[in-house]
Amino acid sequence: MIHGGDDIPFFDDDDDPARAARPEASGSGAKPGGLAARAMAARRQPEVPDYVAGLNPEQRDAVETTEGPLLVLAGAGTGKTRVLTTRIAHILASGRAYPSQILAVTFTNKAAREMKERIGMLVGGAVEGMPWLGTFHSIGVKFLRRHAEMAGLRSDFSILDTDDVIRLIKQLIQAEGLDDKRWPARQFASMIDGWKNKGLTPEMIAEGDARAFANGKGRQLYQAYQDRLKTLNACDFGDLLLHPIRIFRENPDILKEYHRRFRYILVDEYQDTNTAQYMWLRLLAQRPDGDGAPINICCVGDDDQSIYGWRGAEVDNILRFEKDFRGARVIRLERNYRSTAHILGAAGHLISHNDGRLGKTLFTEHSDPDEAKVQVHAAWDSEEEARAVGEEIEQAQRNGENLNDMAILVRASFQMREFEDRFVTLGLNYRVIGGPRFYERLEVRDALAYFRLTCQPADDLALERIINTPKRGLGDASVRKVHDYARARGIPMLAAARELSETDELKPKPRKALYDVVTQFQRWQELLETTPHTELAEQILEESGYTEMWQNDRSAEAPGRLENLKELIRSMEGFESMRGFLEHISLVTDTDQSEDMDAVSIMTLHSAKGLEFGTVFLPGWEEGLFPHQRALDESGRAGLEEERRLAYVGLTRAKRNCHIWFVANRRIHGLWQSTMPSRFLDELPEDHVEVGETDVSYGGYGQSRFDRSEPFSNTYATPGWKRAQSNRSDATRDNWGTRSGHAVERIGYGESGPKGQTIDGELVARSVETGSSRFSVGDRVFHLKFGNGNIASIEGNKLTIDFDKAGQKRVLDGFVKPVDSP
DNA sequence: TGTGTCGTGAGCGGT
DNA sequence: TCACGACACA
Repeated sequence: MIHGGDDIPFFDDDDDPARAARPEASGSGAKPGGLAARAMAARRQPEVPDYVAGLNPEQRDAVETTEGPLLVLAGAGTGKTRVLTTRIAHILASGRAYPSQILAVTFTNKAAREMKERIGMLVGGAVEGMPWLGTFHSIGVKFLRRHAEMAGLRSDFSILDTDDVIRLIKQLIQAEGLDDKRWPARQFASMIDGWKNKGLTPEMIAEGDARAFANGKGRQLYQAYQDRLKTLNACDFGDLLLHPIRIFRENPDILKEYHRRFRYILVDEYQDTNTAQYMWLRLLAQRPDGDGAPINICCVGDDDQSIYGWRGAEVDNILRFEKDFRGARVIRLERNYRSTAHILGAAGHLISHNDGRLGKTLFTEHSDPDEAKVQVHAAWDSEEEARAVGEEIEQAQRNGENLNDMAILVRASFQMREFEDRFVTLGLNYRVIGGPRFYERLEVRDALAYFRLTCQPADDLALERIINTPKRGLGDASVRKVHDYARARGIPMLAAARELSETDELKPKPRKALYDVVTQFQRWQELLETTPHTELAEQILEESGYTEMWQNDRSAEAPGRLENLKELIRSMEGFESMRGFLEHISLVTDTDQSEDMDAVSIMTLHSAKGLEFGTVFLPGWEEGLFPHQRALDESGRAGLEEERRLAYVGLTRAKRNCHIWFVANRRIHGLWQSTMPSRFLDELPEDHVEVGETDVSYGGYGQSRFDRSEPFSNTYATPGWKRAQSNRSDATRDNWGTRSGHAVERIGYGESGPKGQTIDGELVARSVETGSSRFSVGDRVFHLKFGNGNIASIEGNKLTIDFDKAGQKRVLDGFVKPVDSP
């Protein structure tokens, strides 16, 4: 029997199905008015419960198919969350399980929060009784705190974030006597992350991988890292899944307890699961032979929206579901409640170019002849693109649309800047989603380090972070001494500092400083049990001189930092203890943006997943940017398909209007480069797309697009489209022409030039550029954007040109043509 | 301990 | 081009 702590409010010991089926008789402590009680009350109503009544037949099927493995393929905007939450409500209300017998996992805290709220709304009341609804990681922590000793940890272990991990690895690399520039800690951190995503411990990694890093010391270094974590009584994110997996494997009795506990398992966004998460789920879902009980696992996801392969997600998990779970049912939700038929038609046709899909076709029952088609626009360069989008937005605003209901979804974050600049000029409100995060700010991390060390005296990383912040005269030399002393004796640095401050190994000044800081931490640790945690937090920042440090700081950021510290303390109020708070923030990195202001959202396509907007702008549909060249280079065909799914995600965010843009010239890494329209544009069906004619003016001179008489034409035969097409054919000559867009071009992107390799193995490519010696200084050349000019200098294939009108620019030599000298 | 200079690298980023 | 980190130096 698993004895949870106080975190399981009720029914913790009630694992008997018979009792579960008639909880009224169980006499266990269902609180009157609690979730379970309400749910049970709902169960007694004979007719179709309200919560099922509003569902369409497929949704209802997904809700009511409670027994056995079930895959719900839920397309964009088909009511996925509704199905998940209603399903849980149904399981509860029909008395099939108690809240504590349902394991429901999501990827993000946001999704978990939303689910809790919505279940609460369905069954009426807070969902305190769902202790096992959370992210993979938060549930992993819960397992691990219970069985920490099985992983060689104490139950108060710390959870390190990426920054801590990199600092730690850097120390290890240096300790190995390796050059930390040749072997960057960041790179090794991401290698470890990759291994952990695949569920690989040091002894399991491939020989080649082990050799690839640190002069063949990869495995040794990974092992050293794990050992170090253990002495620090700490875990990284990967361990939160890996430790439980190992514990379950090595202790069948423990696993069995969880098998008995969890009657129903639900997984959200299954297409995003990585191998480790998959193993974790398999262990929990797969009861041992002979048990006979069905595996009640329900995974919800959409293979077409799998966009996190680069983070370790295995689309294959969802594609394989029916094989993995014998007798699995698959229910498709294809009835879309979000977008117009044109948007769905465009998105559906685009995604049909992918192989390896489970296959779904979204449709809507609400179609209106007035609905706008998806609009494709061309612009001369990114500046004009931003200007034109700004105008569209202002126009929509004049038509009564809310800025809150509009979004610009970019492929890469550098694209955002141009829009921001433009909107600042226009005085148009905007918000950037997914910028620097609250908990990653310097001052917040410093403050957290103080709190961490108070709660967990073995947290050396926290100590190293703040031992000399504010300045106490404890420089590198002193810290090194503490470090070495601690390592030599195998004790935490704080303890080492205490001992050192009592010897005369240090000079009087640092010794006194060390003594003072150690004594302070000792006091705070004692206060931990008696003082309210927000008060203590304030006291720590006050007494340590940390607040004062920023008060004395005259820099522009200082007031904001003090404000953030206040905000941090305020945010602690909702938690029971400092430990509870630390646990929360170590797992939560998202901060909700306020929606007080009416503003256009600017974000990446990745962060747009799950959101919807009335009008969506999708700029930058050019080869090299979208699909991104690196995705193609690194992952070939699979990379292209993931990019296409990303395009699909972008399109399906739109409810009513969707505007796609591509430009003829884009500045990348400071160099102007000609670009070709994205192959994805060719993959949009004509029936659902309109090509807008945009005036492509030279560098912003000449007419504006307001001068256009006919804004849109119904065909691909508009001048803008033709021009785009001819750009493409010029660039690729006879190599282009596969309508399905399988040829890869590297033209005008990156400096690598043609590599003669494609994602299909077809030969590609040639580049417009033909080597670096075609020109010489002084040559007269013509550039499409800047006009005529003379070459001032040449650096490889980069030319610095003094243009007659545009001034000096640096461009790639592929984009200029020689002109006969006058 | 802070500041200037050089070099490098530049896709998406949750837990 | 630009932004960040690492280093040298005062």
